[in-house]
Amino acid sequence: MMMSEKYEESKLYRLRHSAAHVMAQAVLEKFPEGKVAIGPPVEDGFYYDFDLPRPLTPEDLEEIEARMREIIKANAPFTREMVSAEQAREIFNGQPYKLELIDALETGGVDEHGNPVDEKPVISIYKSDTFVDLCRGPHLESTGQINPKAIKLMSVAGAYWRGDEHNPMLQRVYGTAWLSPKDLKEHLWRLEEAKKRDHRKLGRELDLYSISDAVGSGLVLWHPKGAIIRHLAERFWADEHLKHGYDFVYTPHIGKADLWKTSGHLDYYAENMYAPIEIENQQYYLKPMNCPFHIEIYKSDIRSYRDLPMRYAEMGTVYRYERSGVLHGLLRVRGFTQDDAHHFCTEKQMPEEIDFVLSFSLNILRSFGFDQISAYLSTRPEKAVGEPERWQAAQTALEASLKRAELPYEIDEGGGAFYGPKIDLKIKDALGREWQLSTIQFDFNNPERFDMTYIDEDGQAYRPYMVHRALLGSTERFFGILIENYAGAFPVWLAPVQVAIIPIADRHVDYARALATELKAAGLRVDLDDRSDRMNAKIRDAEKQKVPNMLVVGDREMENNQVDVRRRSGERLGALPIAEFKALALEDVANKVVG
RNA sequence: GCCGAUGUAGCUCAAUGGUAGAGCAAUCGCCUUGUAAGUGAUAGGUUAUGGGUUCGAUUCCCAUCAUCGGCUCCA
Repeated sequence: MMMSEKYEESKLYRLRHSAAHVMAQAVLEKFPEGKVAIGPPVEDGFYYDFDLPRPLTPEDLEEIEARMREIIKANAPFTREMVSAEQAREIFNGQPYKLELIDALETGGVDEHGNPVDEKPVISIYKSDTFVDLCRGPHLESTGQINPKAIKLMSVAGAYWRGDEHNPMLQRVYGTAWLSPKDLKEHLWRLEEAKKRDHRKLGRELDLYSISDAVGSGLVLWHPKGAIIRHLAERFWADEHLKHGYDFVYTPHIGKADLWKTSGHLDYYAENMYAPIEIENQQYYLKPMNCPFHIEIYKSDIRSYRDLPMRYAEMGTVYRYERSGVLHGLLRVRGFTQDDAHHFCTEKQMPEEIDFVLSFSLNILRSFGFDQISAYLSTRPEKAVGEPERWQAAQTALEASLKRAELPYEIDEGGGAFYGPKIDLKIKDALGREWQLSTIQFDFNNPERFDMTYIDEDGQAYRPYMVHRALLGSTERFFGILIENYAGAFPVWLAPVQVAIIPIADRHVDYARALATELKAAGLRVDLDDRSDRMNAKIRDAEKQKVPNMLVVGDREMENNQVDVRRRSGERLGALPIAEFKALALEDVANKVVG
């Protein structure tokens, strides 16, 4: 559906906007005393917010959807009218949310959705059938242009008026709308597919991890099969870091209140931190970030320009208080391990250091099978610490690296943190969904706060540049994304079980056992299914567990010292000598083959 | 945290104001099998937790906890 045309100018956008109006009419007919708020198109559909006397039920949605089809059938034209603020107030008398929007429109500076705009907008209304809405448009010519078989109401959820949690909670009805029934069907199929890949479902089915009530919300228990994947990923991660000039450090999980005072966390981040632990009249906090510890290591000695650049890396486990409603499987948790690193360098080294860290990041991401990578460059916000020249130098270096890496990127003007500009890397998964993984951030704040220095050639102390980066983000979140991307069918190098050996009858078990020993000795992770079940059942189980290779062994294989290879794709490689299969499997592992 | 929904066996789900049932999984047999489910039996539950209404609650009500869909938040 993605075309060069801007979404806001597309027919699909107008269609969805119009569908939102049709829905609002249907809802108001059912609840004449209901208040309407706003109803824009969104990705994949539209929504409309209402203030209604009672919560909507799924049955209500069906009824509303049926009524929408009737309104569409009536083929009422959409007509636009310009009105004065006074006229608008009269029309929307009794609709407090609309009146609030009219006031805002009159004052100028925001559009009908409350978003800031430059020019003072004119006030327009759209009418269709019995429904009138304060609306900038555009819309279709008439309701009949909506295909009644290409719309569907999806869900109802709470949403704050104008997105502010201090405002009343409204009921938001989500719908999806498409140009054709086929498009709708495809969209619903994608939703189904996403459901099948949900890491929470697969996490249970493949026995990868769990989250136990007894332990606590947002605290992940890694089961053996999840843990081996994490271990392999971390081992690869560690090897690459050692090869590329990183030093490993290990730091504790708690630190004294003064440390967090110095770093500024207690002033700016306290609401995300766990409550302090008091011991011997000292308060200690669980760490929400690793930086202060790495900085203390830096400061444990006088640093010379000859020592720089320094790269401290750590799989650092941090704890952050997340509000209960935002937790989500592995993707949003309260305790997680960051693949963290801090670079310290001189001004001169800085551009090269950025170049290095970006290309290093890309290599790591690609090794995990993520080839579609794009970037966001976030620049200096209004309120910021650090000298403007440093900001400029850092931004220039970041952008130059992006260009050299030939990465598609967008600039988020003013989107940087107050302490420094950054690059965020996003990957696209197998379903085309985007996930932000890596972040490379300058920090002009902590070097000041901790008074970090290095001695340069001239014998003077200078402030080092500090770059904070995480490539995978957090192991928990990254794991969740990996699960969804591969739908649980991990590349062979990461698969918890790489080979399932399936003897056909009990008399083949000894042969199978010897085979297992041989393959394990070669470094493969092997599971021997010696249950007295039928071969078909064993294959089914191995398939469901997404084991990449299944080796069926019976009389024929025993006779010839062979294995009959079946891939989880269903592909049959037929009977191969053991050595040949072994070489094949090891090659797949070494090449990090996906499939 | 807020709005709404949900919470029954390891998993997926039934059922009822009179103390719960299936399929899969598990366990024990029988079968000895050629590329996605052979077959029989057994065991498994303080119906999330705590209160309340009732002669009686798993069912109705309240609170708490957790999960799900959103909102807000996500250095």
